[in-house]
Amino acid sequence: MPDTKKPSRIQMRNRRVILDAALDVFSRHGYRGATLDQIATEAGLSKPNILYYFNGKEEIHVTLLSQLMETWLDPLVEMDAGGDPLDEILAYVQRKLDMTRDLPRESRLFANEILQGAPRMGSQLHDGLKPLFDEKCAVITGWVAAGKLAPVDPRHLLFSIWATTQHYADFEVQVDTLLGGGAEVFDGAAAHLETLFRKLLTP
Amino acid sequence: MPDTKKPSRIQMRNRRVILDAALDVFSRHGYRGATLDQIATEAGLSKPNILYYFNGKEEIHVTLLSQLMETWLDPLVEMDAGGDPLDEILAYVQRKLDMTRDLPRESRLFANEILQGAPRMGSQLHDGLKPLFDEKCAVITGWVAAGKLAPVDPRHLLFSIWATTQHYADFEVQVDTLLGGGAEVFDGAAAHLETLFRKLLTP
DNA sequence: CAGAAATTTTACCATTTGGTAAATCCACGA
DNA sequence: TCGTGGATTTACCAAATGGTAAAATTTCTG
Repeated sequence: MPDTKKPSRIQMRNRRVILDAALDVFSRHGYRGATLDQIATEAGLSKPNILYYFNGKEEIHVTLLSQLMETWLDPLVEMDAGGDPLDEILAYVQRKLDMTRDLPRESRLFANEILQGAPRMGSQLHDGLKPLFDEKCAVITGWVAAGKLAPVDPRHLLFSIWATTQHYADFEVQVDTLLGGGAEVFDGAAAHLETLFRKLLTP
Repeated sequence: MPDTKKPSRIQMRNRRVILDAALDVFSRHGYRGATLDQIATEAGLSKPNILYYFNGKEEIHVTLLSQLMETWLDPLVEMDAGGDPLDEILAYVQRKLDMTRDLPRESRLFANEILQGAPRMGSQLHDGLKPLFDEKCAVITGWVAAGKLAPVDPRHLLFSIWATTQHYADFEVQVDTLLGGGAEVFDGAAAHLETLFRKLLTP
């Protein structure tokens, strides 16, 4: 097990290479649809070599999901209870949309895992996401109570924000088929979502 | 091949049983994650028996996707260019949400397929969905031009409707974890989405 | 009921896949 | 430069999986 002490330079590099390849493969094919051979090929390493760095397919997947969780929650963590309510939420929508554009593989990895019932992630949802979710819901409820936002169910509001932003990564193929592809998709999406949530929340 | 002439009663029954079991398994585990043995067990038949009714795993999957396409487009087809714009769109949102509640397996089957890049569905997106999408976008554009709706990009509007409604099936595990489960989820969702899109679209 | 046709089971098979053991290679500090 | 521990490859394996052939059984029809 190379992870008992401090990792060498070569270990750092190969672990990163493997995780990057695995992210590609897992996000495209889901956990069971991904194979170690695919990951190995994409990483430019042999399969046994990969198993020298990770104890098995599942450990690679779990490692990716753990790392993802931090990145994923970050934009919501940054939502500041002391800021201007409408600005804070609209900025959050933009951060989330930026993440969808810049990290579509991560979005699809997450979507895949949730779709299959979160078999390797249930605890992280409960222990990592739920407390943050409850905290931010309370913040939004406070904003509504103070008359700074139009009345809204904060839980369904957050669901709507997640759904509308992640849609552009998770359903990318459909979006591209219907719009004809192109990078300007996200400009249109940004404008649309800003309007959508501004109109909903303006008191 | 039992599908050359008119199917017998026993064929009708078994094909239905198999497709129902396959929908369960494919929607939970994705195409590659599903196994014929699982489908066979769930259907109460033997694996070779299943292959007597379908020529292979892929044929079962494709059959499900084809059947799904009709069901899936139906709510949008019903949107009437001659009706009241706001009513028509809000009614469409409700129909879509009802479908998400009543057919969550179908929603997840579709999501799985799109997530993986629609490898067995690309043509149906292009030939089935796109024409309808373009047609309804034109209708909405007409409504906006006539001043019946607030200015909106019809394409992103439809994306938002799809994303927010299907979210409750595709991310069911997450929604249940965060809300504590319960059937009243959809009541809250219905109220929230009605408000969301009403505020967006009211001129 | 007899025989044909449809249906189901039994017994397989080839390939893929996650994983392992052991031999080999290689970088690097003494 | 030489030896040692980390890194990599080669050669496997057992289980799972999609699929098939053919025998056995059930169902339908005259």
